Amino acid sequence: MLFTHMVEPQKSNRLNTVLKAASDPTRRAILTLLAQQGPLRVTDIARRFEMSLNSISKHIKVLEGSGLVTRRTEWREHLIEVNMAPLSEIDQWFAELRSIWALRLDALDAALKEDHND
Amino acid sequence: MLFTHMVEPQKSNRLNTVLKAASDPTRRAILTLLAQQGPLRVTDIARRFEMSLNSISKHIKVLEGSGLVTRRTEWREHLIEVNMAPLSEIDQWFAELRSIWALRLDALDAALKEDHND
DNA sequence: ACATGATTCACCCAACTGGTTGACTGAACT
DNA sequence: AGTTCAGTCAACCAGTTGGGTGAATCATGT
Repeated sequence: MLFTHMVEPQKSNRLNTVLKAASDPTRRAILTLLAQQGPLRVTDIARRFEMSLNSISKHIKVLEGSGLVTRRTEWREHLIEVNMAPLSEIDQWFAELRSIWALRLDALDAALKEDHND
Repeated sequence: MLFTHMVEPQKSNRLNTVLKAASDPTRRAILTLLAQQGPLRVTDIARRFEMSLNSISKHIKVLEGSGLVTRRTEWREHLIEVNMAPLSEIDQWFAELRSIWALRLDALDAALKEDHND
């Protein structure tokens, strides 16, 4: 059986965007900053980095696309807030992978015991 | 204070490589396959995908570089095995981020209560 | 009306990625 | 000696990514 397209596409896509978003150090730093400072404006975030405002704006859009961050536009200021929920999607995938792995080991163990009993 | 280069570089690099490695669907599928089937040869892995052996070989090298997979070269066959350990690095980062977030909320809560008591 | 401030949009560019093919190495079986 | 099998290396291509600049938008304050 081929492995490509074996997972439910929408779930896999969400995993993809979240992991991709999280796999950039600048974006992780933004998340940390937001976690400890609470909602911030784009400009305030950009000030913390030695990088152009525009680049930060782009990074924020990526984070927003992954759901790791939400935007509350109040008048002309965009308040950016961290959102931990999507992380659990990754947690879940890890758990799944680990359980698959553990299951195989259990089966192996059982087979060995069976063998020994013969 | 600027946020760039605020984290210990080697730890951040490991996080980077692990997250990057995990953020490709083909590579995640390889990990799942290995978790449920146990150690496999490169060719056996490649057979499961509609993709060239070379591409799979490259993906495996990326996974190997992140530590998510180890290689045991027996005679001319390379046995590839999944290794869950690096995942905990990501777990750890999640936990850290969540606790930073929770801490801020607690502080906020305390401040509100203090305010109320005045 | 006009300037200012906060953000995004539209490009541009260099670097990286994911995939391909073809040539290569090294061991094993005729 | 020649062939086959397992796998990597090297070069290449198209698409994406991370960064930058300058103009555009849009609401407020003067």
